[in-house]
Amino acid sequence: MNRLVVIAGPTAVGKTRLGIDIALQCGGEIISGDSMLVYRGMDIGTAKPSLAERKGVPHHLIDIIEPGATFSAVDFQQAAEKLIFDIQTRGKTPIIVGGTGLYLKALLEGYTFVAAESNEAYRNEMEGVAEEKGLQYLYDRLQRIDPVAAERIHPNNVRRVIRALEVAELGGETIPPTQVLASNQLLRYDATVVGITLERALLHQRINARVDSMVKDGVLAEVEGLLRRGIARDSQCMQGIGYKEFVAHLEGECSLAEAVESVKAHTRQFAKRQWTWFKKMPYLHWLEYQPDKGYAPLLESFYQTFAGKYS
RNA sequence: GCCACGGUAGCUCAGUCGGUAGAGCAGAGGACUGAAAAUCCUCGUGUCGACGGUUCGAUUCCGCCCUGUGGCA
Repeated sequence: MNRLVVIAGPTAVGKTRLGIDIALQCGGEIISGDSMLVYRGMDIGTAKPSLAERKGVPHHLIDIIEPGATFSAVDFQQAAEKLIFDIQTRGKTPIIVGGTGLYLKALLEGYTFVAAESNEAYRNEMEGVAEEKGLQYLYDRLQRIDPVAAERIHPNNVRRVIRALEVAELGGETIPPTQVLASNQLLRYDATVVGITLERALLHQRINARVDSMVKDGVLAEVEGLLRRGIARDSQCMQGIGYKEFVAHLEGECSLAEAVESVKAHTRQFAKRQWTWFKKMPYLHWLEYQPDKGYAPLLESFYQTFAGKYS
């Protein structure tokens, strides 16, 4: 049987460590399921595992594009599918470690995306239109051209209104309703999907500590370097938490302390959003990490879940 | 010591020409099919600094006190 392991969970719970330990024990390779680790040169702010931390375990989908480039759920899905096949063919176990809910669902549930590709020029143009004529204007336009999509999208949600328009006006398609698309089932792979979780207050402590050490480790210099290289402030990678806030500070819009606080708050909110994605995966087995009991029980309960699946 | 301006939701503040108050942020929950660490939705009762006075009624006016900031001494 072709094994596939997936480790999900909110940011800063310890996914990286578990993934590497499992890889070492079963001869696995890690595939990152994280939208920000793909960027080269964005290491500190993304808490990218260092080479030392990786302990020789091969990692994929990390450092694959330059900052400023774009990457999407579809890119992830295609790349990950190919990697899973390659790794399994070599007789090893692919281990997906990541916190990007859409990426994981798209891969595991085999999302079929519409053909219409993203078109940056179109998006920029529509953003301009939205600013000039208001969101309602774009929404009205969507209601005329694709009323079904309009019904599911909130008028204030510019991003999705524009994507729906892009699909309709450029691709001549419509995005099928979620009820039709979402199976919430492991249609594509027979995987062991595990989600690490942690008492909220403890996760918040870990987040705060992580952000503080990012500052000590020099995120500021990292962000400054990206800006100096001419990476635009509004580019996709600069929207990452730990980047946009420090850019604001470097541009003199807030103090360092304020930027740090806001990175912490945004990371907390992000963790909450991640939880809501994972709660919707019925096939996911939660592993509760209790720091006072140490790390070993976590590994232990993973193997129980894993054995239950494959024995 | 004097003068000025403040003291209102966890934080920053708005407001009530007297009828017990509302935004942003934070927090909680949720959505999500080619930007997803993005984007968006829902949820706001708090001795309106304390004590007195005027008033049918004060957070709002008056007095006094406490306290913060700035200025003058």
